[in-house]
Amino acid sequence: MIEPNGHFCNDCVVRGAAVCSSLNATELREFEHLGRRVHFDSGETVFSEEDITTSFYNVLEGVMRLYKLLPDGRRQIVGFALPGDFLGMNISGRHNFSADAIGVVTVCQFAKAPFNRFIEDRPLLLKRINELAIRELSQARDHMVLLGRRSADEKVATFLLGWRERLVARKGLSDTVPLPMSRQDIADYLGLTIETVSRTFTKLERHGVIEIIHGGISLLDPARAEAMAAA
Amino acid sequence: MIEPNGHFCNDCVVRGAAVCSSLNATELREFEHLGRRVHFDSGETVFSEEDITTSFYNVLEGVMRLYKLLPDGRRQIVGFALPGDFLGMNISGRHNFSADAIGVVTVCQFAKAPFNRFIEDRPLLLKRINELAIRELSQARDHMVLLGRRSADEKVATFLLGWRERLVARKGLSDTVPLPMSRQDIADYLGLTIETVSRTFTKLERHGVIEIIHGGISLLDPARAEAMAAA
DNA sequence: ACCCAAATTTGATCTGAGTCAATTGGCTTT
DNA sequence: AAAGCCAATTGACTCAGATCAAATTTGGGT
Repeated sequence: MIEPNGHFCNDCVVRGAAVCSSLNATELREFEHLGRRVHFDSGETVFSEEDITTSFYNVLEGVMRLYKLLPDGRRQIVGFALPGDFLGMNISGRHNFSADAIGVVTVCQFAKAPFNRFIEDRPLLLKRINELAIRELSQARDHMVLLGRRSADEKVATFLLGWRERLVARKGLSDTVPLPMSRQDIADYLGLTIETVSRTFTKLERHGVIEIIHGGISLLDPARAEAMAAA
Repeated sequence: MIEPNGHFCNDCVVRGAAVCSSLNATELREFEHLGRRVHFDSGETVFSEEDITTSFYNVLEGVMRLYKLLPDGRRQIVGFALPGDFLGMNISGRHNFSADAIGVVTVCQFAKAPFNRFIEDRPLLLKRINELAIRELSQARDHMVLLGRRSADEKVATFLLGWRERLVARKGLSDTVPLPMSRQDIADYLGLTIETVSRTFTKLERHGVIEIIHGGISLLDPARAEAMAAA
């Protein structure tokens, strides 16, 4: 669902953190016309793997799950996108993962061709996009280590601390960690089953490391969580 | 070990495939002075995780393993680098993985500062670097699916086919697949143990899918390998 | 060609996480 | 407030892959 363009980049919640932080006031005014705000309801798919890429997306509000499916239905969540994240870049001309809204999401959508044309003579914007890609690549490698070499306990503890850490940048540090995604989402992100995630949460709670609360957890003993995560 | 600069980009084996493919003849002549060829013997470390980044590297010859270690010594290989691959980009100013030579390796080494200065006013080079990063990101996501959601049999079959595929681009299609890396390297790449990798190789051979030969395998039944990989 | 050290394979056993199967708990609808 | 529904939890059992322990093969150096 597209809303009429009654928005301005200057008021944008992610201005400064996002891809557009590399633009000056003049450029921003031109850039403004390229993007339009689009809302998605909980569970809606923003784009699917193998779809031809027609747009890029800048997340403004909400959380998205980014995932790949195997032919038999097994799912691997390759990341969660938060406000400021930029989605849709690829070489093949097709998306290489799918993206769903977890809860209500607002994105700034850019048609591919005009966006690419805009980049053409803005090396600073390209540089910014490159930085974001390199940062993501580093995160992807960290996640490979988690998937390939960590135990279930370590995976869950690492996830909770990492998720909290990501929220710090946007909402400030807090021991209350909202988890908008389902247990199944967490399992598919960590390469575990839903039962193992649930059992591990319960175990962490029994040991006084976390308290399971509605819609998230409360981190009671960050030090012990760190110890579990580090191995 | 550094050799005196008796080389020219125009003769370079990876010219065309590598990062420098985006440069014209004039630029290339200037670029030439930035890089120097460096050789590494088998097993030598080119750079280590957490080292401050002082150089970027363009692989010219040989194979490298790129890996991360956990404090207790567990290792995850995040990729193998082949000629044409560009290494060393990061945001933090420190390498986020280590890189060793597997067999003899030649790289084209660029000091970070002059390279970054050279990029500054060459948006096409930046664009090329960005493309490489985005391609790697896509590969990283594919590998996450493998690590998180595939069985040992699928992992090994997928690895053999994927490795063969990468060699196609450089050496042409062949059913003889050289495997310069050790079984331990393969295990650490696939999130398995060396024993499981070895058993799976043996199993594939027993089923007539591959033949284990000196320094690699021969792919006897690509179709069946594909079937195993796809699940 | 021979020796030693390392890499690989093979075998036996164990276990962490998966699978299968109920419950339980929270929300929404009526 | 009862019923229905889906997500999450819990329990019992299984199994794929890990671990532990030998062989066996390979390769490099003399």
